[in-house]
Amino acid sequence: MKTPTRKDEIIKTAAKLFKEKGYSAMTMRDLASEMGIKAASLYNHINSKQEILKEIIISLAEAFTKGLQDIQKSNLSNIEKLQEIVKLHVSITSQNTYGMASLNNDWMHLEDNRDYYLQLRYNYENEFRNIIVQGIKNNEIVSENEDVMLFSILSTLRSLYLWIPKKEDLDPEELSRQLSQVLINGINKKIN
Amino acid sequence: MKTPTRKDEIIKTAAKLFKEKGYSAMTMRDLASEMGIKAASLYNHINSKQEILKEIIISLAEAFTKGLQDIQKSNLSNIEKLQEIVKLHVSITSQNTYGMASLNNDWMHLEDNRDYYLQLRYNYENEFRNIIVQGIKNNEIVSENEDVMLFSILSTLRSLYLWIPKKEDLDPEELSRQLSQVLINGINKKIN
DNA sequence: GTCTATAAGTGGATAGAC
DNA sequence: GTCTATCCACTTATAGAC
Repeated sequence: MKTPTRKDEIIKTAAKLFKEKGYSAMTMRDLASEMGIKAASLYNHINSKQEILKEIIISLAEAFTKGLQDIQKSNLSNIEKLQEIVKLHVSITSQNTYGMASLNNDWMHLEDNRDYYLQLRYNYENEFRNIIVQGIKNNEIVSENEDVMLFSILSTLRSLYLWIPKKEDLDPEELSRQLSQVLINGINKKIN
Repeated sequence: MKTPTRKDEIIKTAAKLFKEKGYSAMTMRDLASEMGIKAASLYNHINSKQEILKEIIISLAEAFTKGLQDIQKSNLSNIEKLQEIVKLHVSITSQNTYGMASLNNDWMHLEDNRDYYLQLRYNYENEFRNIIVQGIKNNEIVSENEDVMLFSILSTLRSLYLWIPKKEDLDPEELSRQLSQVLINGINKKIN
């Protein structure tokens, strides 16, 4: 836990404002004002507004890629892998709800790193889909359309940043358990 | 089916660009260029950029409110009501994927109508939660945390606009059935 | 590390001709 | 209904003093 640099503080504050207004609507004056300094002073620590966005998004995207790779290396069943993916999203999102807003909503404003981000996201979705496909083959998962299942689970996990801040009383372990229960076993009482 | 006015065409084109770049990043010059005219000419048909956003978002928010009220008036079981809500989202989103992007991502840029929008959304979520709570009481729905179930289903439905355009081959009826299956019954094969 | 001053460009919107 | 010309507030970013 090294003490955060001024640059770290700027990025953290920017992420908060990006969540509230989006990348384009947040001005460097807004950011400076929130930091208690003038806009020009920001440039002693960062090179551009674009650099801030890149730092926020790429570090998160790489964390998800790394997390999924670790899960793939395990010997878990496919259902258990999905449970680990839920934990991964809850964990990363709990630590950085502001940054997750940018990852979801502002990636299209990336300039130099847009293609790299899209590649990471594309690969992530493919790895995720593979787990579902293998689960179907293995008779662990119902044989519905795999894209509908992928989309459904991933949409919920990607939206966590909107919801976690409102539930500060809930600990990540318990939230992960409940989410896995709902996403994997459904809400229908029927036979259970 | 009345023929669309020039104003309708402008709003439709704006919604498309709002989806690509967001409200703040889309300029009136972008919009005019996409329409094949000059920016100044837009103002012969609309009063402001803000008015365009309001028309897109408020009409959609009111359509959801109306749709849910109709479902509430029915004598369906709570599980069946959830299935109808899935159909409602698939139906509205299929007809206006561009507008749904603004509803989800640009509502914070509403000026005069922001509070009205938030009220509609708040009421919608409460009605939705009530159906889940009644379902739990009636032994139709598992007794997990109702907010986790609400959040999970609603996140998926609100993200449909990102996904429906990529699946033009799938008809709304079939998509609704598959979504209901996944969201309500889960993906776990277990006892089934 | 923060400031003032300012450059250089872009934004939404209006006036008035055709 | 669309155009050209224009207003002016606001944007990111830099230069140089303290």
